[in-house]
Order: sequence, then structure tokens, then C-alpha cells
Amino acid sequence: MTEEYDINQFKNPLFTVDSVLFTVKEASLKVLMVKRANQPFIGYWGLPGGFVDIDIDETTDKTALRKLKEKTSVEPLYIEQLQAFSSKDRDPRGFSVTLVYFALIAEQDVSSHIDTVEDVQWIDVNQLKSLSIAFDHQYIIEQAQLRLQQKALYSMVPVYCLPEYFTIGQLKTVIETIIGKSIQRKSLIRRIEASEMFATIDEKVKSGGRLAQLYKIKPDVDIVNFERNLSV
Amino acid sequence: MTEEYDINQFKNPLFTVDSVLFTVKEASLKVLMVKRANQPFIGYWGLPGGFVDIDIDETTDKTALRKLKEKTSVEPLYIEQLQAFSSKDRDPRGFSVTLVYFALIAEQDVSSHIDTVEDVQWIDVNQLKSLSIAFDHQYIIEQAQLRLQQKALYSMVPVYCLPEYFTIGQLKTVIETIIGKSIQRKSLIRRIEASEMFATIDEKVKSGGRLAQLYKIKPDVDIVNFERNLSV
DNA sequence: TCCAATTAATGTCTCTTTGACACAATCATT
DNA sequence: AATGATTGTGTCAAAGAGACATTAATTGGA
Repeated sequence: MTEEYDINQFKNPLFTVDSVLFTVKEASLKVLMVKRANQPFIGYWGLPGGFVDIDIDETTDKTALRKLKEKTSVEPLYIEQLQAFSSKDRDPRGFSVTLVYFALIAEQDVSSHIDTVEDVQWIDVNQLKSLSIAFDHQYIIEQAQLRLQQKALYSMVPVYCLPEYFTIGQLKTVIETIIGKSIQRKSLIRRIEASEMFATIDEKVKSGGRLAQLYKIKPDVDIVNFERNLSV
Repeated sequence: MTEEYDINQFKNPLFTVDSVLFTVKEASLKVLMVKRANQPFIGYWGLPGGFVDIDIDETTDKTALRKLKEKTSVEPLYIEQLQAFSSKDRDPRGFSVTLVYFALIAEQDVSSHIDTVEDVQWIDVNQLKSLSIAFDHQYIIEQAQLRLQQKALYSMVPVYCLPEYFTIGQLKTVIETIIGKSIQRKSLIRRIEASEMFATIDEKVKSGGRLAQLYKIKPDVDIVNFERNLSV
């Protein structure tokens, strides 16, 4: 990959799409990482992503989903653009731009597939600093984590880290894991009711004490944003 | 611009950087538009932007600022990434990605320069639908406006539409213009005090009634985000 | 000169949402 | 049956925004 691939007035930047796919597993925040099989940074852990295939992908959103599906066999229920990261230094091949998406998934939805391969793994966000991470992906993950933490304070997005049916207790631990501090169960229940995003299931499940009510997301609802943050 | 400029496995998407520069002028929200001198969409109004010059620009942020400076002769005090827009259809030359920035400036800071040229103008956001707008720039401006409206509810960013010294009355009008409804002066004052972002100037100005206190942004302060929105 | 109109700034009460925490309900284990 | 654990409810306080009255300062006109 040299610089002569460009006949325009301007040399084109390298353009890639990467995704930060989070889940909460065993009360800690994990990110999906892929062991790189190619240069640069071969053998390092990196974010799932790659080049746009303009013959296949209608938009960069589709690129992100396609690349995630290659690695996990499923598409996450929640995905949004985080931001683009660019510089002349972040890729040894030259000026590069990566458009980063930020996605959430229930660990159960991908575990069966991930267990069969070695080059795709859930990595604890707190263990990243002890690993060799490609490009500026460690920094990118930190930015994605900050965005997720902010979103958890005014929206119900963390619910996308849970399976179809879930309890309030599960949602509470997911949120607490994401924001790194405990919240009031009462406040969570109030928001669940106010959002009208969820329906109760006619079934309860064991949880060490009194049986817990199961909830699910109503079909075709939008994510509600609250006008107030939970307190930091 | 044909497809043979690429020798990689993947054809590269077209990659551009555009900016939505807002200001508030005469109690209405304006966006800086440029009459296009080149194909495609020659003669249409479009957002200021263009290709990255990888020999000059360290990052895409610098591209956005460089292009804005070419059109206004100054760099805005506030700029942030909005998001990338992509598709095979948005540019007749093929699959294209534009990374859009969203910036604010005081009208006074650019008016002298703009008055000397014909191809750069402040256009009222409500008059866009009656003009010929290039690409999907009209849609992009709508998205930028929504983001600005949201930000105005939980931060003090609208202050960057005002000159160095400003009154509470001026800030109130700017915010009301942005969000399209009136707010309580008292709420604004409470936020000005709580944010600790501003200092009073030892000078007052006429405003048709009692003299108004002048404020300015303290040097090197960060924008404060409130934990609660003003009500919609 | 005085008064009305106008805009700025403050005082205060209400309303909404969250935090804190006590208390009740329901399950398993002993 | 008693204990512990977890789920769920009731209630009061705190914080911040809305509503709006009141006071302050200035201009312009009768």
C-alpha cells in the first residue's frame, strides 16, 4: 500500500470503519477484540472493523454491521456512530481516518460462536492496559466507554447488554457496572415505568430471594431519553 | 474522477469534510453556505468543506478549520464533530463519506469579510427549503440543528454565537432562537452562576431600559454540562 | 419635572424528579 | 418457625427548574 494509488489532486486518506462492541459479563464491562492476522500490528488485539466494500455496503453503518457479523455471527440490537478518529500518525501506512461505531449486545447472543474461535474474545476494559493493542484502539475504547457511561445516566441503552427477558436486578447490575457506582433500585423502577419502553412478562424467576418479575422491551419502541441525569 | 484511481483490493470511498457553521443574527438561526464553483452541483448552495490535504492537515479537525478559514477568514471558537454521512447515492461520483463538523461563531466576527464576497452567505435555516441545496446538505443541516437544540438545553454552548462581551438578554435571545421557544430569564441566570464559566465586566450597556450587566467567558474554562435539561 | 413604558435583576413559591431509607413481601435454607 | 436474602413499595427530603410578582434603573414623552 504505497502513496501512488492516488491520481487525484489530493492523496486520499486511508478510510476504515471500526466498532466498539460492549457487553456486561460477570459484573464487568467487556469489549470485543480481534487478534490481528495482517500487518500492521499483526498479532496485536484490535477492534473489529476494516475497509468499506463499496460494492456491498450501502452505508458505513452496513460496513460496521457486516464486520461485526463476520466476527460474532449476529448483528447487535443497538449500534450508533461514536466519532471519527484521524491523524497522520495513527496508522504507519499514512494519514488515516477510522469511523468508529459503538454497539451493545447480550453476551448470551454471541458466546456460543465466540467459544469456537481463538482470535475473537471478550476482553475486560480494565485489562486492556496490560495487553498489546493495535493503533490508537485503546484510546478509542476509552472514549466509547465515556460515551456509554454518559448515556447510561439519561437513557435505557444499557438494557441492550441483556437478553430478551431480564429482571430489574440484572439491569441494575449492568448499569452499575457501566457507570462504576451503585444506583437506587427505586430510581431505576421509576424510570422503567416512566419510559413505557418495557412490558412485564407473566412469569417470575428465582434470584436468591423473592421471585423477580421478568421484563422485555416492547416491540418497535424508541429509546427514551430522560431530561435529568442520575447523579454522579 | 473515475474508479481507476484505486489499486487496492477495495475501491476507496470519496472522503470529504464539511462544516455546519451556525450563528444567530437578527433573532434567527443562520448557517454559512457557499455557492459551489465546481461540479457536481455547480451553482447550488453547499456547506463549506472539501477534501483532506494530507500534506497540510494533521487531523480532519484541521481540515474543517482550514476550510472555514478560507471562507470566513477566521476560525470559530467552538467546533465539534457532528457525525459522518455516507451512501452510494449522495454523490454522483460514487460511494462517498462526509465527516461533518458543527461550529458556532459570533456574526460580528465574520460579517466584515462576508460582505466583500458574493459566494459566501449566512442563510436562514428556514429559507433553505426554497433554495437549491447541494448533495444531502439540507438533511445534514437539519441534523446539526437538532444537535444544537439539544445542546442548548443542557449546556452553555449558545454563548459562542455572541461576541466577547455580552448581556444576559442577548444570551437569552440566542437560546430562544435556537430552541424555538422562550425560557425563563431566572433559570438562565441561575445557570450562569452555577456554571462559574463567566465573569462580569465592570461596565454596563444600554438596552432600552435599565442598563445591562456585561459578561464574558472566563479564560480557559471548559463548557459545563448540566445534569438536567431545560424543559421542552 | 414627573410619569409611563421598558428592560434588568431579584425574591419566592410551586412542581417534578431523584436520593435516601424504612418497611413489607416472598422465596430458600436450616 | 426463624433467619437471611432479594424483590418491591411508601414516604420524606433535597435540588433545580418554572411561574410570576416585585424592585431597580433608565429613557422618552406629556
